[in-house]
This record gives sequence, structure tokens and C-alpha cells, in this order.
Amino acid sequence: MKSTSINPRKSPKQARARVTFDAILEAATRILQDDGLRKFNTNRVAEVAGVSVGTLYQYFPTKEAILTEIIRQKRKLMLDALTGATQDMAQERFEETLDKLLRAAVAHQLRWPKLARTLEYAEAFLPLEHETDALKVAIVETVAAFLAHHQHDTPVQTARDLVGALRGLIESAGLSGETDPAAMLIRARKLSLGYLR
Amino acid sequence: MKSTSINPRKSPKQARARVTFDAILEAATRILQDDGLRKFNTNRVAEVAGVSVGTLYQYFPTKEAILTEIIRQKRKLMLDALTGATQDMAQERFEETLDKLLRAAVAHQLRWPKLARTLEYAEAFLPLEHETDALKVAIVETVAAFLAHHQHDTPVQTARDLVGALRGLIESAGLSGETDPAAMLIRARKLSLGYLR
Amino acid sequence: MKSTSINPRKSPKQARARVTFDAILEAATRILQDDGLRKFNTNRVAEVAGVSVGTLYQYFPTKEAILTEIIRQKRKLMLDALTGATQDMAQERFEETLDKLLRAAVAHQLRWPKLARTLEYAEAFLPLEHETDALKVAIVETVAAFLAHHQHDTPVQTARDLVGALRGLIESAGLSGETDPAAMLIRARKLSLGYLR
Amino acid sequence: MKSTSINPRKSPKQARARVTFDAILEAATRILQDDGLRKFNTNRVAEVAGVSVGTLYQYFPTKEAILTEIIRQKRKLMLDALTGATQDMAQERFEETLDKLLRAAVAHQLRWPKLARTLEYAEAFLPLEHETDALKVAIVETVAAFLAHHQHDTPVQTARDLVGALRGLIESAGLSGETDPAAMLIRARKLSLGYLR
DNA sequence: AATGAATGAGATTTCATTCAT
DNA sequence: AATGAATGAAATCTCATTCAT
Repeated sequence: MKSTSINPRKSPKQARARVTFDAILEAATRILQDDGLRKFNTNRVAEVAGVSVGTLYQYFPTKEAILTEIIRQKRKLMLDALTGATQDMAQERFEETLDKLLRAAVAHQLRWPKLARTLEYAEAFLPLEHETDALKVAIVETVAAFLAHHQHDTPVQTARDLVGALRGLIESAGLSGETDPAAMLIRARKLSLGYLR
Repeated sequence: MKSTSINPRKSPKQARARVTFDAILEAATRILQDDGLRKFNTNRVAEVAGVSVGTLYQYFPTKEAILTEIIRQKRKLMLDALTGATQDMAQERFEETLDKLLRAAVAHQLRWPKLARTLEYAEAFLPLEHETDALKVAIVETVAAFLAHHQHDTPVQTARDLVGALRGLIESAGLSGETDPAAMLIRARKLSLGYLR
Repeated sequence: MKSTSINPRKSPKQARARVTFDAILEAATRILQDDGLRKFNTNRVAEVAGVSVGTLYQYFPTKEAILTEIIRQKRKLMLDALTGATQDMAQERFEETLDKLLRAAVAHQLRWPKLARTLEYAEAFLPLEHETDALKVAIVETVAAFLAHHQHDTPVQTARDLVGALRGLIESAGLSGETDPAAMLIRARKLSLGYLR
Repeated sequence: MKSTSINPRKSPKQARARVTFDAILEAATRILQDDGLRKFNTNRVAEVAGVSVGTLYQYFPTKEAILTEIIRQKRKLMLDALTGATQDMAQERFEETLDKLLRAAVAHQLRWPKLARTLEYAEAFLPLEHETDALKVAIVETVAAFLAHHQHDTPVQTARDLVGALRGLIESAGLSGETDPAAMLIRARKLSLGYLR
């Protein structure tokens, strides 16, 4: 991975470095979840991570690089979860696979609703790397492939619509205090099946 | 309206003052739409509005007050549109009123997708006034009243779900470049009817 | 003058602003003369000027912009002095005009030898504006015009050589503690006449 | 040589150490030539030299020590060249020895004009060791001895003037792109003979 | 009412140097 | 001898807010 103003500066080689790298990302994540972009600054990230600012800048050339790395990791997680969910779609009924997908989405977004929203927002003003951007596309593509497999007419647009609507649904529920994945799943299923029928 | 750190400082009574007040809000709105919160600062707002910072602070006690006022106005517009849409619901078929509601929502959010998203995000970190907060509740209530009128079981939760999902749908379409309200309306209707059935 | 990263940010309009602008340049000049680029930083410049850093940045967008402005002003002074010296060259003997030129050069450089050297050095690593660069060319051109007027063969190259050699001479004398312009003038004349013969 | 904060930390005795020592100096030299003092920092020097910062600090106690060592080496080269040039002055005509001196000076400064200038400048703000400072004096003394040998009245001042003027001449030519030593030599001779007559 | 100059706390970032391994 | 992770003081620059005119 080339080091640009948005990529991490160096890949940690020693074990100690790995620990530091992760501590920084973890601290940043916590701040974003608790206080949003407003209080997300390098001094605070370093402090919460228990390292000096200098160390932080050994690993990330800019504040944005930290954000970008978090987004990349979260997206990767989401994509992997969705890929896993659709893995056996050839042998499964439509509803079965859909349920796996929805479970993944709900789990992903309901756990840290404020973080998810903050990252969403940050994305819009970040010059994301190709790779990170590609992950976003891949997420929609995964859902689209699933729809196409079941003879859907306009899989891509529908996938995008569905992803957007589900995000809106879960986010709104999460921010108004709901935390029960089971309850959320039922409504997410209703929304999806209703839209796809 | 009491003047607090979040309310406008003085209600512009004279014509000239009204013009200045509006110029500031308009400039702020443009900046939020074009560049997001990142570049939203009082000096720039004043410059774009063509007034001095000093003057800006005659009308708004803090930067947040400007944001709050914009949110208040937009919400007011939305609420009025929804109220208008449900005005004759007693004499209309369900689908008829729903269509009016969706039209209003699509029109509201598809025009300035980035602005809408930015305001959403800003809200989360703003200590909104009671009145402004009340507007948000009122929006959901209006939809809930409509659902209740048609014998829906859990009108409030469903209204909130629907508002969230529709916002997600329209936002995602808007940010990926769609601008046609007619096309949007069809999918919004499909989503709503599907979820409500 | 357009405001770039190297030009002043705003031209002072009020009298107070003019005073501040000049105070900043004067402070910067003093620091460069006394301590060189090493201790030339915006905090110190602001402190010596008796203003806040914020104020400094109202007028100069970067540290380099201050340097550039000083160079521009000093070059302008030099150019004006040389232009004045060659003004009546049509009515004067060669030696007479030459003497005026040398007087101007000696006066300019012997007063603040360390400052002159520091600016020279800074130039090399500064992306100077066209206008500022043009001044440097104009200085050589003025001398070249004088040489051409007296039938010199290769006026431009010779002018550049002469300007370089004289700068080296005066700088070396100035830095080793000489302060007497009269003594300097004699040797400068010797150098020039010797090279031009 | 006592190890102070400005002298190298240890004289590299083993072959491997010698290689490292030289690699550091070479890297530093390249950076100074290409980018000047601005980008001259220990981390970068170490990186370019292909060693770790830790290793760099095994050889040089401070950043300044690297600079000082480069200056010392360059001066030593220059002094040796000049000494060599004046070696046979008792058996040579004045012009003959002068030519050798000028050849040495031109060769020295025309090759890396930016480096030469940067070192000049750095010197002014460096607390040079007695030995390094002595080299500077010795250079002027060598030229002065040559002048004295040919019955010049004020050999020291004249030597200093000449060294300064020549440096100015060559530097100005070098920085404006000239690279031909032969052409430079002709003008350097003209300047010297003219001034000395 | 309006102006715009001034402030300074706070954010980002760099880099000389140390030290555990 | 060498490595490279870590430090933190110091430099650059921004921006919400105040205040004299």
C-alpha cells in the first residue's frame, strides 16, 4: 500500500508497533462513537490511545488517514459479512439468504449507530482511495448478485435502494434508542420483502 | 421567543434587517450544501453573505445559532408540506394522501441531498431548542396520525420507520446522482406500500 | 494583487491596519537581520511586532509570504536607487554614472549585511511571484542598459557578473565587520573598472 | 580531536563504520544540494543514507555536527587545492599561479552551486569549531601569501575581497545555469587581474 | 446598525533526540 | 553496532468571538 496523505504511513513491523497502531484506531473509533467528528482531533486520539502525538503521526500522516482507515476496516467487515451471507445462495431459498443478509446488516449497524452515522457523513467529504471506494461498490454488488440470482430485473438499482432504505431504517431506530436486533430484523425483513415483491 | 445562545439574537423587524438576516442564512446554506460543516465558519459565512462578521454577530449569537435556524426553517417547511398533504385525508383514499406525503418528502430531500445529509448530521451534536425539537416530533406525528386514521396498529413506530427508510432511500439515490422526482416517487411508493401492507 | 499563498492576504484599508502591517514587516526584518532564518517563526514575529499570531495571519497567509514581501520591498528600493543613478547617464561621463550606481549598491548592502545574505539565501527556496522575480531581472537590466549605452559588447552577461561580484565583495567585507561606505566604494570602483576595461 | 557536540562522535576505524559514516555524509550532501536546509533533517538523512536514525546518532551527536563535518571536508578540499596551486609560485610567473588558483576555485564552486551557497549560509549560524574556522582563515591566508609574494601592499584585505568577489561571480553564474568552467575561468581571470592591477 | 481589526485558544504537524531491544 | 519505535517541545495555521470606531 503506497503511503499517500490518506493511507497509513507505515505498516507496523514489530509487535509493539502493531499494538500501537491498533490502539490509535481503537481510540479514534471510541471518540467518533461517543462525541462525533466535533471532538475528533489528533491530540485527543493520541491521549486516549495512551501514546504521544508524535507516535500517532508515525503511523498516520493526517487526521483524515485515521478516518479513512476506520472506514476501510468497517467496510471490509461489512463486505465480508455480506459475502458470507450469500455464500450458499445457490442451495438456499430466497428468504433464507435474505435473512442472513439482513442479520449481518442489522448486527453491523445497530451496535454503534452513532459511529456508523458519523462515518457515513465523514465519507462524503473525504477523498477516498480507490480501494476504499471499491469496497462500497462491492457491498452493493454483493446484494445485486443475490437479487440477480433470483431473477430480479434491475438488480443494481434495487440493491442500492434497499441498502439505502435499510440503513435509514436501522439508523433511525438505533438513534432513537432501540437496541434489540430481533425486533429490528422483523421490520427489516418486512421492508425488504415489501419492496422486492 | 427568548434570546438564548441558540436562538437568533433579534427578530429582524425592519426591511433592511430582514434582508441581512436572510442573506446570512442563504450564504450559510450554500456553504453547507457545497462544502459541508468542514468549511462552515462564521468568517466565511459573513464574507459570502456580503456583510461583516460584526454584523453577523448582531443577528446570531453563535455559529450554532445559524445552523439551528436553518434546521428550524427546513423542518418548518417539511412539516407544513406534510400537514398540507394530510389536510384532506378524511375525504381521500389512503393511496391518494400517501402520494401527497411522498411527493412532499421527495421534493424536500432530492433537491439538496448534501445539505439534507449535513443538517441531519449536525443535529446530532446540537443542543436544539425545545421548539426545534418539537418540529421533529411533529413530523413523525403527522405521519402517525395519517396511519392511525387508517386503522394502523403501531402508528408511531411505523411512522418513524417509514420516515427513516424513505430518507435513506432518497438520500442514497440523490447522492449517487439521481435527480428525477418522478422516478423517485415510484420507488418511494413501492417502499411505503410494501412496508405498510 | 491577487491573494495567493505567497502574496499578502489583504491590503490594509484603515490607518490602524497599515500600522500593523508595517509593524509585522519591521519585526520580521529585525529578526532576519539579528538571527537569520533559524529563529524566524510566526510566533516570534508576532511577539516582536506586538500583535497576536491571529493578526499576523490576517495579513500574511504563510510565513513565506512575509519573507516574499520583504524581498519585494528591498528589491524595489534597490531598483529605484539604480534607476535613479542611471537617470542622467546620457548627460554624464561613464565614471560619473558608475559612481552613482556603486554608491547605491554599497549603501544598500552594507547597512544590513546579514539581512541581505539571509534574503539572498531564502530566495533560492522560495517560489517567487512573477512580479518579484521581474524586479530581479530589472535590476540587472538597468545595469545592462547603462553598459549598452556606453557601447559595451555583452551588456547583460557583464551586468550579471558585475552585480554578482559586487555583491560578493560587499557581503564579505560587511560580514567581516567593515562598515565604512567610503572605503568600500573605492574598492567597488576598482573592481568594476578593472572588470569592464 | 575531542568529541564535543559539534564534532563527530567517534572516528570510524573499522571499514564497515567508515562506509556508514560516508553514506551519512553523502546523503546529507545530496539533500542540501537538492532541497537546502529546509528539508535537511536527521530522519531524512538517515533514510536516504539507508541507515536507521539510531545509527546516525552513533556517529554524529547532533544535526549540526553533520553540517559542520561537511563544511570541514569541503573547506579542506578547497584549502588543499589552493595550497597545491600556490606550491610552485616561487618558480612561476604571477599569471601562471593565479590561473591555477582560479581553476581550483571555479572547479570547486561551479559544480554544486546550490550546495556551496547553502553551506555558506549555514556557516553563519553555526558555532564552528576552532579547527573548521581556522580553515577559512587559512584559505584567505594562502591567497594573501601569494599576493604578498608578488609585492602586493595590502595582501590580506585584497585576498578577502578577491575571494568574496569571485565567489559572488561564480555563484551568480552557476545559479543562472552556467556550467562551463572554461568560460567561467576567462571571466574570473578578467575580474582578478582587473582588481589587482 | 455596521464595520473589520484584533485576539488567542486550540488544532495540525514536524523533527531532533532517546532508549529498549 | 544497529534498529526503529516513541517522545514532546515547538512551529504553522484556523476560526469563533469581541470591541473600538
